Formats: sequence, structure tokens, C-alpha cells
Amino acid sequence: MSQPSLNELKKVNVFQKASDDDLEFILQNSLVRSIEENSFFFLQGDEAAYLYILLSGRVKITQSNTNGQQVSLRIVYPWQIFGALGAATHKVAVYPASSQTLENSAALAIESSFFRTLMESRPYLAFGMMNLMTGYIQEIQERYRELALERVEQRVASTLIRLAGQSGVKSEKEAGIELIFSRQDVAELTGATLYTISRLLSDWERKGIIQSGRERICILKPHELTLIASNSN
Amino acid sequence: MSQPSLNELKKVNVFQKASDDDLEFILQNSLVRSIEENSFFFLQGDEAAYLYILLSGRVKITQSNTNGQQVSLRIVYPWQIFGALGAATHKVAVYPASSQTLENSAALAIESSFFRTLMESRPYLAFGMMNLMTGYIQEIQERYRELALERVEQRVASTLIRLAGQSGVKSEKEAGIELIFSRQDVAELTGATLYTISRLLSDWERKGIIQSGRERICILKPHELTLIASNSN
DNA sequence: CGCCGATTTGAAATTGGTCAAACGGCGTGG
DNA sequence: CCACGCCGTTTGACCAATTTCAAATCGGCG
Repeated sequence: MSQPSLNELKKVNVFQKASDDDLEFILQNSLVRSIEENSFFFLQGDEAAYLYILLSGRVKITQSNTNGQQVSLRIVYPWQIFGALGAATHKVAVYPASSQTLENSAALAIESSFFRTLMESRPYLAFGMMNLMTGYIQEIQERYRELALERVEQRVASTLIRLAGQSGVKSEKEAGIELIFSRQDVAELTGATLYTISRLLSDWERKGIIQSGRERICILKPHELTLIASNSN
Repeated sequence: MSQPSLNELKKVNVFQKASDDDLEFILQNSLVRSIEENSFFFLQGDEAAYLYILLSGRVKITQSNTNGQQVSLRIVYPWQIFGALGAATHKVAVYPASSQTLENSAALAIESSFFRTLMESRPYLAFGMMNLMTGYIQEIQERYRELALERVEQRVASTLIRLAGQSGVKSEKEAGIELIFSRQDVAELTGATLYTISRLLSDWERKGIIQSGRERICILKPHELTLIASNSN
């Protein structure tokens, strides 16, 4: 895959207010990396030398414990930034999480030190990054609360709603919102096991709330999920 | 309590590189609020009009669900900033969490909009904020992973170690590290119930790992806790 | 057609939560 | 100065949600 155009780069939130000159400058200091499904742009613990902008495909950001079990922190879609914490500060030397592709993917890799220097003279970039980080903090804090206080059923409902909002493609004919994720993916995103997710989705399919298949979940009644997600008790 | 001195303000990480003029300017646009134990500087959902610097006391940042159950996101100690997300971006209109005092406390309240404007012409401030936010993200992500993958025993061990690192006062005579928290506080910090925490601490006390009392936990063998925290399987 | 990985399902095990009740120490008011 | 009461803590018994393990089934692709 070749370098993106300046107009494409403006789809990146952080670059919204960037001048063409700035974008050119950034492109001159970056390179495109294409990798196939299930491989990694970087691993937890790698030196955080680059920040990435996803050009195509999908990436999940995961963290593992010493036993190799893993959780997904978020899903990255095209024109979103990932691996950016290393650029925000001099302290972070390594990535705190891994980035694994869910499909064949390409990303623009920008040197962290270059980007950091650029931010010093470009307040709009620093504010863009703070904006980004604020969003991360709010989402992960909310998910932390859910994990601590809600049951699996509610968390899965919340997760599906969130995924639908981030990626959902409404099929034509009111056929519902289609999500391309395996049971295992959903399990890692909700802090549950593959088995529990499978049972739950089967149950919801029987009730007509969703319709599902291999690595695919189609939300038929989003409102029902919203109800389940907010179910007090 | 009266306004802090410039030298005291320099204990605030974000202000490390601030000039005296800048600090004076900030002080002129801020005010001191003193409140008693168990009351709130702000509530989740309030308009995020101020960011705070704790001057004395201790504050817990909590998030509640619609049932009123709550989790603690972190503990704030003097010269740390809290309620800052509203200053980092134009988007955040409200605090995503509440700030409740664990003791009588005082804090310097700085207008969010003022601080945001100041950051536009002070890169060191923006970088300080990004630094702060990076730390938040790393800690909450780690805790999220623990909550998803580890059992209560390991999480409590991790929590006590973390608290010891953040606040711990080493008693003289190698008597251990003293933490001033109730069982309920620890429960909210680990995502467990008061009862489970009580049982676990009783067990550890029998084993000589800690020594505890009312709203007090003294870590006698930190290394044992480290072992428990990292116990694979 | 056969294989491989994803999914489903059952049964048993287990962690941790819930509820009820008793305990204990500290501060306060009589 | 002491008794009382409050609030945090402890403990037991029971229960429920979810995980674990095993095995069968499905579905698409080479």
C-alpha cells in the first residue's frame, strides 16, 4: 500500500487543523507498513519508537499477563491513531500493550521522537493528542466500572452496542447492524470466557435479539440490548 | 487554609518547569476550597468548571453505576492534580467521576477554561498534562487487565503494593508499611466485596504477612504480597 | 471429500457474593 | 469516669454466576 494523500490524512482527528505543509512534513518522516491478519505491528514491551495511523484493516490492542491470557483494550479502525503514548511523553519507553491485526492491514508509522518535537511548536497537535487521551481514559474507566460491577450479560450487551457505534455497518433492508468478531474476540473485550459468550449469544438468538454465525454477529434489536445493558439489579 | 506558596506549587509535577510569573498568574485565577471528610469536591456529571490541586488530606476518585454501587479509580495525595480532564479538551463538559475526601481536605481550584487557554501558549504545561494522562492510562489499563484475568487474592495483593508505593509511610523499627484504608476502601479499589476483603486480610494476618486493625493495614512482608500478586495460575 | 478452526452444549467444580448475626473498639454524653 | 452506641469488622452458612473441562457439531475452504 502506498502513502495516503493529504486529504485522506485529514480524516485523522488529530490532524483536523493541520496545514498541508505540516502534513507533508509528517509524511516525509513516516513510512507505510503492511502486515497480514493475526500479526503484530508491535508487542507489549517493545520500545515505543513509532506511533501508527491505521490505513486499512482492523487492529485490536491487547494486554497479556504472564500466563499468556489476554484482554482487548480497544479496536482500531482506519484513520485512527494507535501506539501513541510513547509520543506523548519522554518517560514512556515501551508500548504498554500489543497491536494485533484482525485482518490484513496497513498503517503509517511515524517516529515518536519526530512527532514529539513537532508537538512542541504545534499546539493544535498537543490538544489533539490530549483529546484522544481524554477519550481513552473515559472509555477505559467506564469499562473498568462495568467489569467491577456488572454481570457478563450486561457487559456483553454494552460491548456490542459500543462496537456497533464504532464500526457498525447498517445492512440494507433494516436487516440490523453487522459486527465481524469471533466469540473469542467478544470474550476478550468483555472479560469473560469463550463458552459464556457462546451460551449467551445462543440465548439471544433464540430470543430474536441477534442473528449470528461464524465470526459474525448481527444485531436485530439494538433497543433490547440497551435495555439489558442498563438492567438495574 | 490559605493559598500555597510558589515553592510548594513546584511540587506539582505539571508545574515543574513553570516560571514564577506563570505560577503567580495561576494563583491569581484560582481559589482554595476546604471541605470535611466524606464530602465531595465534585460529583460525577457536574460541569467540569475547575481542575483541582490537592493541598492537604486525601481524596478518592470514584465512579458509580445507576444502582449506586461504586468503584474507586484512584487515590489522590497532596500536590497531585485531579478533575483535570475538563481542562484538556473542549469536548468534556462534565466530570466522568466523583471526588470524595477520605479526610478533611483542602484543594486549589483552577478554572478549566483559564488553564486551557494558558496551555495554548505554554508547551511545558501541555506536555505535563499529557504526561499525567499517560500515567492514568497505563495504570487503569493494567488494573483493567488484572480485574479481567486475576483472582481477588492477586488483585488485593497488587492493590496493597500499589498503595504502599503511592502513600506508604515506613514505620520506624522495620515495623512495616502502614496504610490507612478501611476494608470497604480496599474493596472498592479491587472490585470485590467488603466481606471477601475481610476474610482475605484475616487469613493474611494469621500467616503473618500483614497486621491490621480498624481502617488500618500494616504490611509486614511486602515480598510475600509480591509473590501472591504475580502468582501464575 | 476431508480437515481445521470456530462454535455449541452438558455436567461438574469453584470462586466469590449475599445475607444474617455477632463482635469489638473508640468516642461521647451523662 | 464509665456505660452506651455507633460503625467498622468478622464469621458462618448458603447460593448464584461463571469457569472449567470434555466432547460433539458445524461450516467453509483447499
